Amino acid sequence: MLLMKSKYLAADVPMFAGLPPAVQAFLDRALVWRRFRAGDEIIDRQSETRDVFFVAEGKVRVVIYSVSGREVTLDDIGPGGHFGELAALDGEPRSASVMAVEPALISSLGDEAFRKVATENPAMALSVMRRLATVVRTSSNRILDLSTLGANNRVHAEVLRLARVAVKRPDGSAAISPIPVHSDLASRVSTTRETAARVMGDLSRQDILKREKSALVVLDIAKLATLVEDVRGDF
Amino acid sequence: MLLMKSKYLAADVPMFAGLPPAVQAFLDRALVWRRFRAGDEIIDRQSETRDVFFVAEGKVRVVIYSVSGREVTLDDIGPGGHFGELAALDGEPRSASVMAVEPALISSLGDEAFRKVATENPAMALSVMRRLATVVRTSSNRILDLSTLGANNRVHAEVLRLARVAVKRPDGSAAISPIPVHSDLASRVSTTRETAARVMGDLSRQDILKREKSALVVLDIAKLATLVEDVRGDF
DNA sequence: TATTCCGAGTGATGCCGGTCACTTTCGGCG
DNA sequence: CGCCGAAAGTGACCGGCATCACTCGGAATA
Repeated sequence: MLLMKSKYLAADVPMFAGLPPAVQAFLDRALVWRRFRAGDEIIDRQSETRDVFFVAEGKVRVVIYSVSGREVTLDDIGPGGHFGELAALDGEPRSASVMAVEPALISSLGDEAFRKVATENPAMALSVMRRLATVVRTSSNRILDLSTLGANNRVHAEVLRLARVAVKRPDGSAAISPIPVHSDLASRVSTTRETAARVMGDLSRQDILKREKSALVVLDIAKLATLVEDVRGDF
Repeated sequence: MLLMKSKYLAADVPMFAGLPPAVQAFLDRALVWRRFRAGDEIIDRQSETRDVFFVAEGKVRVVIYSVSGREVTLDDIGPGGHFGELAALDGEPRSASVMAVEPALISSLGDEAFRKVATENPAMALSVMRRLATVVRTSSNRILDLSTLGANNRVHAEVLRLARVAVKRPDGSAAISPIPVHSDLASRVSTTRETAARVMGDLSRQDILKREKSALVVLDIAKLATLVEDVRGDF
């Protein structure tokens, strides 16, 4: 949570990297850098702030809580990503809360400065739009999953997603590391910890999955894929 | 489906209205105007087109189909709205299908032209971003609903949403017109026609709702709101 | 006016998965 | 090395709601 001005610069933020020097200089004056510890809250839902945040190091999580206590994870954002644009763009209250899940170094920018920079620099405008576009795509897919898949198939789908981006081993299996905590998994596909655990157990018993010391190994990605596609059906 | 060039101009599209004359002239050359009949498909999911569409008249519906036959409605777009930006921005395939639900007059723009206009004109950039921002907000809310509410509460929530934008009558009730078809309602909140019908029946029996000749009248908006909030709990 | 369709309304059935309530395992840490 | 809290694993229960299978009304069409 300590301030460390003028140690980090706008050029360190990927999204700003290609901007004209004059704009970067402007940003260097406007950006505020902060460190957060794991667990710290960065944005509180319903708060009236409008700043935009850029993740330089670490990882943050976007969540919505329902008062019934349920926690719905919307997204995880790592280095190079940004969040908080919605409120800055439309002036509405925050739509979700954001917390650091790892120690994080983050810079923030006031909404006016953000709108100015984002609309007056074509390259920047395009990356903001692209980012929003992928968020929309992700959300639509999730809505589709929630609408058409049962809870355990959603867990299948999520493990499959993790496997696809994980490091592949020579034998074709994928090592997911660190091992995702069941309750996080559950929150990401809107089900319960128990259901996630049961599904993972089933997958082990079918030799699709193996839990190792510090990695979750998907032994048979193809078979896992069929489990999902048999129900989803399409494409 | 008839072409009628040079009858409609860029200035007729709200999003282009404030642009410099030179840009509008450019757009007048680039825009292609078309009419669609109700039921016509405008974008097919998975197709490789990248154009952006602007609705001048009529209404279109954004849907995703699962091969199990289930139809998930993502959004309805009316005059002044646009769609198809995702593919134009990120070059990925279409994420959803779009069809006209009313006879519609629509102009389309190639992806390159769109990116050029949208990034080089600050006002345009801002409205594209704003539009994307509201789509993200809507999607997040829907994910939250799907994750925390039961099927009948989702129907309650949807009727409430409709009531809030409907014309209010002197006695405080809201007249929703035209009467939404149950299966459309169901598709918008990801449930079945039968469930929607049962919930609507219950609401009538509780005197919260009344079906008139050509409007659905919500007699007690407050009571309906409590039905939703009792479960959603929050704020 | 008879015919056809599409939307609405409803009962019966079955099962998925959320909830509760434990036990077991694991990874630090004093 | 044993303690403790967090995560994982599992069984039992049962309620919500999707599914199936009809009937009914009303509006358009022949």
